[in-house]
Amino acid sequence: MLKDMRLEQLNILVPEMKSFLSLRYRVLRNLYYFQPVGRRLLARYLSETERVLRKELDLLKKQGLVKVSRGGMELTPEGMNIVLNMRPYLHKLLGLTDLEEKLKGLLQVKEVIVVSGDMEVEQAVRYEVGRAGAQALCQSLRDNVVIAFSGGTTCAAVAEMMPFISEYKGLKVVPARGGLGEEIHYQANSIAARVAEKLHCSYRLLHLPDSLAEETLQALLQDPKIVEVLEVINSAQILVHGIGTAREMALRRGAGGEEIKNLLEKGAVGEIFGVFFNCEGEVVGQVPSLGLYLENLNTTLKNIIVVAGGKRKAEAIAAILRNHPRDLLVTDEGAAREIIRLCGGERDKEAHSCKY
Amino acid sequence: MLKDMRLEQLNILVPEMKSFLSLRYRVLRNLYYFQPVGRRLLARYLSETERVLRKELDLLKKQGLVKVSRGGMELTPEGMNIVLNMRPYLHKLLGLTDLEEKLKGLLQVKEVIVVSGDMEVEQAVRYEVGRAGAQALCQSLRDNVVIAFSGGTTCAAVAEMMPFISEYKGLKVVPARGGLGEEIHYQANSIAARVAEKLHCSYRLLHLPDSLAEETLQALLQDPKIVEVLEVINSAQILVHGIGTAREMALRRGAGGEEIKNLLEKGAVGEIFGVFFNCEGEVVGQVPSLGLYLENLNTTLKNIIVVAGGKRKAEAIAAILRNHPRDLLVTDEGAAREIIRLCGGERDKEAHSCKY
DNA sequence: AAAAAGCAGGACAAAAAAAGTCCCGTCCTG
DNA sequence: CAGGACGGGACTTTTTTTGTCCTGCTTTTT
Repeated sequence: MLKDMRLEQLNILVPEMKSFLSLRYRVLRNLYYFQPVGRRLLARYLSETERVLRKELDLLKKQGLVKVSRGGMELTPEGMNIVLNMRPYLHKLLGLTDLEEKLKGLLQVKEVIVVSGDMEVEQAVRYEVGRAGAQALCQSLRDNVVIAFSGGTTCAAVAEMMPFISEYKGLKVVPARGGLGEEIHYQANSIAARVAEKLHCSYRLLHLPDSLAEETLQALLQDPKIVEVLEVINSAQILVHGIGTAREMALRRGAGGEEIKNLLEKGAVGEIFGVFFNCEGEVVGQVPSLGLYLENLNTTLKNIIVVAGGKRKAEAIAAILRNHPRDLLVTDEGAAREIIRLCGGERDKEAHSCKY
Repeated sequence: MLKDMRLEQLNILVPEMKSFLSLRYRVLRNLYYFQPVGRRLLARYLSETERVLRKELDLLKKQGLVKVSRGGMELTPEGMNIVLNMRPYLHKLLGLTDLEEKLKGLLQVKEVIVVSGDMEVEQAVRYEVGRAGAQALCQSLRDNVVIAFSGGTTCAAVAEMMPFISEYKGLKVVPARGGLGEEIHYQANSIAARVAEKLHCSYRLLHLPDSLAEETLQALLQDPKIVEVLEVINSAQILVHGIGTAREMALRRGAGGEEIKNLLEKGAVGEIFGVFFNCEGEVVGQVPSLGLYLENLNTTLKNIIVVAGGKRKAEAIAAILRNHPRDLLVTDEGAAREIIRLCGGERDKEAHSCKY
């Protein structure tokens, strides 16, 4: 409490510190994920120009946090130490804790975790969101739990950042929905398999053709194997899902031009595993598929974790989470600030001008 | 401990913070002492150019710490709050605690307090040293204690910053030495009187002519009144004294050109109440006067507080305190860094380039 | 073994920020 | 009512930052 006041005073007296700090931490963070790496490539990762990055790197080298090696630049042990230990400190210093509180007030979520940066600007942020999501997931694991995963790059990041664990018995991982025409690596099936690998547990997959007509669907429901998998899916107690913007998802999931238009005209802004919502949180469309029943989100599921970030997704996140209760939202600063701007109406005076 | 590490990491990651922070705090601090005051005058107090000060003031205004009023600029309540509450925080942040530890190792002092800034550059620093000294003095007060004060601007600052107290009984304040030819306001006699006023206690003064021949001295020692005062002085348990550079003191105390040369040839670098020391801490000269016997510094005196600052005094402080034990040294950053540079031999890599 | 790609760091002009300097109209004080 | 100190505007000069391209080196790929 007292410490917070001091940090706040520091922020008042040296307001430029936030930009410096977040830029430099971003550099270190990217170095952490991609080392060894060169200046140019790093600049791309960070969406910064080569020159400003160079200045920062010179300073970080001078401070002994970064060293050059054959393949490019790397963190020194001190640099590594800072990346790993400073996170919670930055969290308060950059005002992320405040953002979390505001989001809790605006959305129907019990807990919120905001990661600094914007995954649209900086890839590493997706990893950080994934890391935070993975950590949260680990904490809610118990014996004999069924975990459902949706698809998407952010969920894939969660899977990737999961540690290897063999602490629990009887875990089972399943995809939340069948094939939805995404790239193989980001499909719910692949992700479920990857998570199961990390948890050393079993998994069930739901292999469906990409686009399903209504009649095919009915036919598939006759298949006892599929029905069995569906039963497992719908007995899940934990669900981890991402959120997509209606436009991008409709495109990616191969809906024809006509269909997209239709969806958007109905006011679709957000999507989760093939179901489209308008800004009131009402279902306005659905990709024909099989998997989790929406009703179960409020009944059998005990723990729903949402992972989604990036400024562009703010509207979608807000639309869905304002109307549908969730247990945890893991997002990034870009999305968080935009959500607050959209919902709050109150302008975010504190938003610092730097590019996260 | 953990918090310190975080601060250190912050310092590593944003090294320019120190300059920003100390400059801005200096501005606020001067505003605190001199408000309401204009930009030009303030620039003089801070030894900064008008333009840089203006930039800082604009920022501080934007941050709501400073407001303009008829007579110039003033602190807002928030600004006041920061000046008063941030001191201990800055202390760690600017590395003053480290300086204190180093000085303890280099000098024969039990405790050291280093105030940020340099009193040669910024007058307010003298007040801050005075404030710290006054606070320390207050803490060592007990009933029936005799306090001896030397002269000098810094001791005067201690007197000025003393709070009004009537908590103790039987206090008595005396000058450490008789008139040594300083300006009235900074004479030991005036200071003693002022302190007594603050402590609501009695005082005894030692009014002597400015320059004394040896024979006059002997004559004065026959005067029972003077002898009585001397006895009180030499029963003091607490002594607060400043330190002067040999050159300046010799000049100020009206020693003739020849005499000065003589003193300096003997290697005199420092002075305390009329006694000159070389860099080994040996007495090499003395202005004829009456007052505290040097031997008492090690016997009857329980608590000797030294207040002195400014880069130029570093040599004098080091010369005396390396060889004569003291209980507390209150100094400023300018002197502290210079002392470490002089004594340590090890270069002070950490010294930031800003003008304190 | 040759070629391609990625690397750090040098160089330099353009742009932006900071700093130095002078000025003006105003408000208070003596 | 005159003088001085006030904040703030304006302008030039200086310094710093930024964008961009190049060079020679090392590593990886072919």
